[in-house]
Amino acid sequence: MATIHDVAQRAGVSPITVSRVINRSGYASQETRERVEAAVAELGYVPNRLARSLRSKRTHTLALVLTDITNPFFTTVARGVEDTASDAGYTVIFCNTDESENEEKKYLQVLLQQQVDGILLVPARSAPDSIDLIRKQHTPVVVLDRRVPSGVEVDTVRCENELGAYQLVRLLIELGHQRIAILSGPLGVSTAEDRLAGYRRAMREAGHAAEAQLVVYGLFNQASGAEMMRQILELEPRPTGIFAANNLIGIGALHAMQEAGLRVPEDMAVVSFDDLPPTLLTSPFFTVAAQPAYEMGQRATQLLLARLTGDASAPCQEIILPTELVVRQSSGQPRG
Amino acid sequence: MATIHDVAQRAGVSPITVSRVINRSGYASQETRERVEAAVAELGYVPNRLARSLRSKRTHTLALVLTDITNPFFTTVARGVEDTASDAGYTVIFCNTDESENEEKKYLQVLLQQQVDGILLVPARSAPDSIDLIRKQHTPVVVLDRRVPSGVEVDTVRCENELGAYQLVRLLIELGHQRIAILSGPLGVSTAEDRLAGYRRAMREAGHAAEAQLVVYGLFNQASGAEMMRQILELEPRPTGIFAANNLIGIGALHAMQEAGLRVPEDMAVVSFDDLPPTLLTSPFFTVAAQPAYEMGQRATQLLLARLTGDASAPCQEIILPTELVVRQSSGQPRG
DNA sequence: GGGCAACATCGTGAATGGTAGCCATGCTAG
DNA sequence: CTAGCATGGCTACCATTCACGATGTTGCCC
Repeated sequence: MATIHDVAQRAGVSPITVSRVINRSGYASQETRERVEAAVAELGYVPNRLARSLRSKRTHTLALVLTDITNPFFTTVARGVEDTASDAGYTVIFCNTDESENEEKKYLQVLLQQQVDGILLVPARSAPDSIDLIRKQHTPVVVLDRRVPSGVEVDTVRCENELGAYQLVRLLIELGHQRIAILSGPLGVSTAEDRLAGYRRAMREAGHAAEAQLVVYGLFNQASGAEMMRQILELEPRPTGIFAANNLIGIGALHAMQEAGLRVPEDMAVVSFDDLPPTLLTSPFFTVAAQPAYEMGQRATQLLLARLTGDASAPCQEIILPTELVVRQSSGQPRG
Repeated sequence: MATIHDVAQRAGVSPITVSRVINRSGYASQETRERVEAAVAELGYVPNRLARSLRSKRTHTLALVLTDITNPFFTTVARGVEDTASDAGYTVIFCNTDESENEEKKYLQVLLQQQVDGILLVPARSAPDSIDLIRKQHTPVVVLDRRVPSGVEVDTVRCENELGAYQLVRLLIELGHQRIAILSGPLGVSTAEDRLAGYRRAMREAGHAAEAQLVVYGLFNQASGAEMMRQILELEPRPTGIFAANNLIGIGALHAMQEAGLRVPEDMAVVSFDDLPPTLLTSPFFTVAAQPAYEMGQRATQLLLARLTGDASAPCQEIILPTELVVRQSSGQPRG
């Protein structure tokens, strides 16, 4: 492996001059530049970023720590992050925590050791601990998708979860449903909690009783969605409307209903948080509160890059993006 | 930022001893170990991997260069890679090339500068150039999903594309279809070429004429699938069977057919390469040749790790995994 | 034309944080 | 008494860039 010294020797200059030519920093005469470039080409020299970063204290690498990249919502977020970062000359490392605090800690440790310039975090649970860990290394961090406990000062990009959920449940109510169940995400995850709050507000405002058995908790995935739905199907009388707290839960619920021989929306109406990208669907079916996933990734990355290049001490921002109510078949027609 | 020297000073030992305690290499007495660990905790010391890697020439980082992470096939491959790499203590960097040779070169340059230990590559086009580039830095590489020109020696993991395509088209023929169109991927991409070859073999064996207009070329995405399908719908008489060369093309084709008021499979039968993960589908519909995506990621990573830890000079392997024919509604009933 | 500021061009030496290689010492066991 | 293990320090080195300085050149003013 050729080093900068080899190039310097071949070009008859000092290593620092080679460095200046490569990085276009400082001065270099036309002739020197050409000699250096020739030497680089002849030796097939590839600069060593480790050494460069060690000295310059900049790795030009960001990290995106999320719960599950196979969830299309996060896949889209990830594209938003990558495109934005890439344009600014940054590389991105992705990590899946599977909602485990432990995995999150482990990954953060590794990322900090790698000296990433900044971290985008979708916190699994106890965000404050993780933020502390990151802050101790003076690494900028932006929290994505989820809320942090009040009092914790950190840049955040997320959606109007409470309102989006409220609108979805409100829609079911306007269609004439009274017994509406929620298949919620895990307790302790802010998006799950906020969506539950939106559900409760809509139900309360409509004067519907708060039945504890209509609220089921599970994980943000398809298997759990099916499991929760099976539980709901045991109830007597059955609810007529279902609010799935995310896209995968919605799909799982649908599977469970198909198993039980129920038709949607004729037998039961379903609404769900998160849209699926049209590129993946044969025919869009779910009535949803769609989050601007790509934009979330974009905005969060912009915020992070601003911290890196600008003043690190500016007051923290909390960007809250709107969701869009998209009505399709799964919510059905008004009930008689 | 505390360095290993700070920890050493605090613990009253030399830096190398701290290093030994942290990496569990060499000897350290119980008492020394405890003093060091206490100092590490007190100072919140985080080892600098850049420095470590610079010296040890190992970054414990792999790179996965693929064309589009939003394609669920690649998302699943990526999970297979990440899980396997993570278990072995490696971090993975993902890069999207969007089928562009240029993007691929740019990313490879950066990755080599980062001194990644190994690269998993889904080559956009001219694999040999990229492989040369990587090999020049003595970095191990495994090619995933796609074939390289014969004569190029490199580890490969891919599927039986020709056979999978053959079986799909054969199925349509057995169902009584005679005019079958193929919505192919880009020329120059081996998976597209092999699937086209499978289509041709099935048609030839059945004695069906090789009509040039039944073969359309496009990109491996949904927009292109819809576009190709619109072209096919212009034909007189229309084909009765469609073979989509990948999942996204299939979805795009379906959209175009819905636009045109056609029903699948009643008006036209459709088969497609690549399955969509059941966690994403409300009701699986497509008849497909399913690739073991997760396993592909896994096997490729194992191969790469073997190169890293074992003999780098072992003969190259070519692992070819079978596809599975999954018959669902989209291919329809036998035609009268 | 002398003086001087400002810029252009490049090099020297040290520093970045950690570990490989080698060596020194003490202790135990045969 | 010596081999060999347990323990841990010293020195150099990894590849690059920062801080600073040296030298030459240009332009401008009086």
